[in-house]
Amino acid sequence: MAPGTRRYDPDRRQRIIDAAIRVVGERGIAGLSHRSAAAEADVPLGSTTYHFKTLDDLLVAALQQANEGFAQAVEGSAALADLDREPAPDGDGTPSADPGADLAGALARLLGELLGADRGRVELEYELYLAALRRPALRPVAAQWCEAFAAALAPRTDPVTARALVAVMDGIGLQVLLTDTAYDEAYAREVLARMLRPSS
Amino acid sequence: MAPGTRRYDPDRRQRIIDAAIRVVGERGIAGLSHRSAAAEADVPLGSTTYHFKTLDDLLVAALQQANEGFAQAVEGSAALADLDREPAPDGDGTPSADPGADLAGALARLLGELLGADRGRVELEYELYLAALRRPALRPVAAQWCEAFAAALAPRTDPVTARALVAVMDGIGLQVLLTDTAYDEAYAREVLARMLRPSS
Amino acid sequence: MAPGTRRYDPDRRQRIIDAAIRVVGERGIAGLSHRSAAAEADVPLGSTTYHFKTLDDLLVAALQQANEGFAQAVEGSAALADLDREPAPDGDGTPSADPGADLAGALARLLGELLGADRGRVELEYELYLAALRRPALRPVAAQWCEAFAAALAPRTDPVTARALVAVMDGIGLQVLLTDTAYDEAYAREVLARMLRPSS
Amino acid sequence: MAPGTRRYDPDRRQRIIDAAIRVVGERGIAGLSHRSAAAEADVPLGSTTYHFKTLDDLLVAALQQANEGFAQAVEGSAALADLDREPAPDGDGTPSADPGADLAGALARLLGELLGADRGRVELEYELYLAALRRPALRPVAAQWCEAFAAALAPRTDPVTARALVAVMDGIGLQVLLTDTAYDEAYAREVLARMLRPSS
DNA sequence: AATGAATGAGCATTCATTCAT
DNA sequence: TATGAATGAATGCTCATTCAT
Repeated sequence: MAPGTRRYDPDRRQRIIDAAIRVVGERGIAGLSHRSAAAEADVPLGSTTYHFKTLDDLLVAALQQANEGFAQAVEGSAALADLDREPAPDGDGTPSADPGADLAGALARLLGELLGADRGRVELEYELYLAALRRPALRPVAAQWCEAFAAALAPRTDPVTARALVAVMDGIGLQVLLTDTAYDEAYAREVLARMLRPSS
Repeated sequence: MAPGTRRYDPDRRQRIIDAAIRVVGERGIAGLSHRSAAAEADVPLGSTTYHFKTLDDLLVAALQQANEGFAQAVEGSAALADLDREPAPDGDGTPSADPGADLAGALARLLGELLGADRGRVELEYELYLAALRRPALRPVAAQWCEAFAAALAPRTDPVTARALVAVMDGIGLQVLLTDTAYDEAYAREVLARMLRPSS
Repeated sequence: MAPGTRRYDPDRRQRIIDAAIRVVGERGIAGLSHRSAAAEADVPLGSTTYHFKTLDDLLVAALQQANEGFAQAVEGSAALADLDREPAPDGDGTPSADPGADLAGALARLLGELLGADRGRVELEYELYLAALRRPALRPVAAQWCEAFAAALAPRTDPVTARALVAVMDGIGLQVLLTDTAYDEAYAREVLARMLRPSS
Repeated sequence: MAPGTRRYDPDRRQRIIDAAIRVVGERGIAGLSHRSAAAEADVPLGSTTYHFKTLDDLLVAALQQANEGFAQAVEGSAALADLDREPAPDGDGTPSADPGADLAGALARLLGELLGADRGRVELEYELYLAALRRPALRPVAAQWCEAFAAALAPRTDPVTARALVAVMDGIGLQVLLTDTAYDEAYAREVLARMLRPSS
């Protein structure tokens, strides 16, 4: 960037967010700084502090955007789409023998897609999500993520179960990421299926 | 501490680790530095770099020890102990109607204890996860914790279910911590109970 | 303030000055910036740089105005007003035994009022002194304040004594502010009274 | 300074203080920063933050040292020394007609010396002194200055008067510095003399 | 006339690590 | 063996000021 030049750069703000997400993806949240974001976005340092008063502001913006991307990935997932296309109850009125099992299978497939797609991507999402542990500013965004996901599942079961499914998927995903274990879709399907049966 | 005095302090190394755990518990991993640990342990800065050549050395030592402490807390938990003391099948030969429900209740209580006891403590544990996400060096520690927990549960169910229980507990705990929601023991009990019924 | 709206705000300049005075009162001269003034006045940053090309322009304007306010406070002070309303020489023609004592009392009360009224306000006045020490541009303002005060006192004594009274009041006020000592009105009265007696 | 070399430099701490005093003398307190002090002392930036955790610490150290220098100047002043050498009360028991006048003269001379000696020096002292207005950390040092000065005068009068004398000298000095007026020793002598006569 | 955006300089502070003692 | 001192890098952040709109 030529020094002294002032660039006309509308969506610079957006580009800084994108850069921040890239930095977090590559170096982790600990690697995100005004400076690293500025360098990645090829903007002067002052530009990042101008658009994001504090680093937390930038982090929140990044998490929010990552969230949206994730939500879209969920909504657009082939796995869930298949469910909807599922053959309607057959003529004789009997619903498919075990509709829960189908949802379990679909979610297991979805989880597999998410985990398998792009390791960096999923790590980024978990990291931003987990960062809320220590940064209260991120909690609302994390909570919103949970709720959005649960809300997407609720129509196919009940709200309580939906929340539990999210917890299970979070837990399984975490174990896969942290223990360097391959994702076992059958196992996930089984576990999710249990979740879908009332215990009483 | 009087300057210039050299203290006879045989377990200084251990005390530095303890201090580091306290610091991580209070300020997070990002808050751990040679300096913060030295201050917390009331030892000179040089002492921390002497005993732990790099900061990562200290971090790993601290997390390992925290892990052990956590494992002990689990093993020694009143909730699990009660289970063991559980009345044997009664005279008429009928086992308790639903032994799984009892385990679910015990685990729900255990989780409540862990979450309720000391916010800093439990945040510390979860932060171990977060850190392992980005630092492969910590993955073995994280994996070990998962396995230890699962192993503790396995005798009361089967290995696969045990692992699932851990995932569920992780997921629920995470949601509580990240969304500032109060822990709902009844909900957890219900969810865990479902986990304990075979889906077939 | 809705973005994009342009407010019809005729005395914005004045409002920025007022805000600047408030900022200096609360945070000191060092705390005055285009930004802090803009925030306090609830105007956009650009507005402050538009009305005051440099920060010094704003500072001088603010201090000048503060000075005027202070002068008015002195002139309108109940303490001095009482003096004027002072009962005329009593019937027997003897003036009050010691008119100087009365002036001393009035000034002591005035000083008490000034010091007690608003810490921020009085700190602001003294900070003008501090600043003038290093910024010759402010000296005239400081000098003007001294002279205005002395001029207000001169009619009740003589010019030389008036100047001395100002010095004494400055010195006492300074000690109160700098040493966190409570203002002792009786002490001030005594000291001022001595000032009012010719030494010869 | 050759990079990479580590200098053995005992009294570096002291040299930083000296440099800070020089910086304040030249550029005012506002011009003092870790960086400016480091540059003036020709030490790396980190060195100033090592020896003085915060900038206030450095400022306090500087003020303290300036104070000491000032106290020495007072104690060693020829003006006060003359007083001590003053002929003892003469044989017939009559003390000198007006001992107060002598003290007043001596103090006026002292003030003249202090003000006249080195403008930068005296500005520095006033600035550090006045800075206590906004920086509570400096208040104790400023208070100590007052007390030390008053204590030095007390033996020659009474404590209350001593304190008043300090106030008067402060006030006069301030006026001289701020209004660009020449110091008028006769005027000061007169004012101080009035201070030395009980008003009753 | 008014202002949002931009930018380079600067600041206090923290830090991991090294080294002389 | 300990440890105080040292140091260069980095960080978050604030700022005065300029400029395009």
